[in-house]
Amino acid sequence: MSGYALVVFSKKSRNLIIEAGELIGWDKVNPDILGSMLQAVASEDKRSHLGMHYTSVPNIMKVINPLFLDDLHEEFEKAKGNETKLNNLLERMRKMKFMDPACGSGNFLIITYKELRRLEMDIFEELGKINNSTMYIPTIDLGQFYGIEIEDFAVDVTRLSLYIADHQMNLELKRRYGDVLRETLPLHKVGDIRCGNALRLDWNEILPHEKDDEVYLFGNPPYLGSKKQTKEQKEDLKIALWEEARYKKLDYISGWFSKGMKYIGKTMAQLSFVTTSSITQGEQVALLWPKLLTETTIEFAYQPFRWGNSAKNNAGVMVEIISLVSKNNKGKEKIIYSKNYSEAVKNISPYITNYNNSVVSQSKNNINGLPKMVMGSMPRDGGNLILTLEEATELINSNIDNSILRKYIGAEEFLKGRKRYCLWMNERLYNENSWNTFIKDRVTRVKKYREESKATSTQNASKEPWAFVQKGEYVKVYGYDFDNTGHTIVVPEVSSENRLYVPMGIVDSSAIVFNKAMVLYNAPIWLLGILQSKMHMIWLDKIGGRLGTSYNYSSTLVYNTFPVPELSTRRKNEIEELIGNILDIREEEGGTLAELYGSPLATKNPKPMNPRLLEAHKELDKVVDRAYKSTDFKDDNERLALLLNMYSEMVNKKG
DNA sequence: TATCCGACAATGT
DNA sequence: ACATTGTCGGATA
Repeated sequence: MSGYALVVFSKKSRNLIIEAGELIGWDKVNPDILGSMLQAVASEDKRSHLGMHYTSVPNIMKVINPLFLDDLHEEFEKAKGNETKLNNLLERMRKMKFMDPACGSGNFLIITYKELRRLEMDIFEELGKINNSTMYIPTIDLGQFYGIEIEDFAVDVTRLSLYIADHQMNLELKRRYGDVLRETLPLHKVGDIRCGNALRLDWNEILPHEKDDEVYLFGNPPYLGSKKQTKEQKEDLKIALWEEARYKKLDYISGWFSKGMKYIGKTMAQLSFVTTSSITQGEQVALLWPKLLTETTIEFAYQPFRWGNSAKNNAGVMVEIISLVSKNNKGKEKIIYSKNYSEAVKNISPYITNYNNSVVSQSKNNINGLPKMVMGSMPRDGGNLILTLEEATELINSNIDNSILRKYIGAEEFLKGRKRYCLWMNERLYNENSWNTFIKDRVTRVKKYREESKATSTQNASKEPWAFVQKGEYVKVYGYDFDNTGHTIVVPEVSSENRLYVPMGIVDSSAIVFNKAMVLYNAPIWLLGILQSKMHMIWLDKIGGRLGTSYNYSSTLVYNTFPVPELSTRRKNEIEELIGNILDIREEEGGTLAELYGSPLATKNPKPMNPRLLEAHKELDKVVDRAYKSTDFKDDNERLALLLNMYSEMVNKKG
């Protein structure tokens, strides 16, 4: 078949494919493996700026099973023994169309094609039982399969892989029926596999469809965080999204969801994409979903799981699967899938939970008027203002002004007891201490580092290399003089989701908390009690952003939006006493916070939380719960529902 | 001036 | 090999 088929391909792919085909034997060529192999060649070529990520067959099945395959199999089961129904099913399958608008080397299309051909064979087998014939009329055709792909090489691979899949299925047909033969040659026409930028092409032009056509879009479009996109990619998003969209904040894949939404419109078409989980977490939720959900609704979703395929270096990302249908297509139940179970629900929220479509937007100020929470101070120093314990000890022995040497607290220092120090100086303090060659050398290096930075704000800060770029609120509150009379409430920004409570606490005011933790300077202690409560943990869990699976605490999204009821002085005192008790127990029991809180929710190696500490937390939870509701909560869902209600009431009140 | 985020990235078992 | 878990500073508003 090679000489005939390969005319349509570029010389490079042709050679590769002939080589592979001859080597393995054409009838044994597995398009999945071939595709993955060719992709590897493509990425080594560095032709792809986004990298290509081959989707594993189990993950493809997670997308296409609930999208259409389960339904077809169900209809087949019902049609067994009934010739008319079986023929109707074939008729339905003949009309279905599929498009992968980021098809890569075509894995989704190939798997779909093969699954449909197998079902087709099953149907003919059933028909044979009824009318005793071995008649075979081809139903599924390559012309039903469409794709868009930016790499010309991958487009070739897709087309070729579809031919190979066709050939394979023809052989399988022959094995099953013997005397029935479907010829691979002459080659059947494949649907439009278009080489181009999916975010700028008109999908309707590639695969036009009528309102009632059964059309499915699927695939694994590229993900790229807003800060990693090129100018051109941002322009792609601007075009693919809608007019008022905050496109500079959204992940690259949001463009596919937007184009998908527009394509679906009020038609029967349905889409299902594998996506980075970040579009359903944190700040992106309120920017993307209210718009998407004006036209469409989430039909089913697969909760976040770790990306994986057979490739050597797996992408480090959490993905989920989201399916959209037109809002007009009501009636069917929605299903949330996860690794171990599936749940039928009335609605799937933009956070991929069983809830309504309300979203929480970032807020600059706290909606309850609570004290301002800010990010810690950011050095942007290339590590040069930061000192290890050894370096700090050496410096202390060298007669410098010890007030410029501060404890340096981030999440790891706070949670795991890592010990680091930093130089905390203004111009005067630097001049007084620059006789010390160590200090002078470090500051010189900071200057160099900042001058070489890409970011203009960092470059500007090279004029003051002795200080952090962002000193934050700390300088406003404490200045540069050593002072440990105040207290700082510390909330680690990134921390494990496997703990029952994110450990938060207090450090004295001489310590510099850096930008891996959020801080409240000199805030009342009862506020720490509120933040440590189960109520707040649930808010963080559902509303906050994530780094992978871990929590990513943010002030604008989690703290400023957290609804807190009116608290009586008596209640505040009670909370203050209970959080004080927790702080005491931490001290008495000893060990780091990571050790004390363990990781009871980890799947593989769970470690228990200190039982005494757990008891104390439960006592605090009870009292905080009571401030929200006079009777016990049934479960966490009830807690969340109450919080979201309070949130929307507060937002409405403020207009 | 003040972040949220990362087809992550380093560490642990 | 795979599970756990949080640095660092850019790009944006």
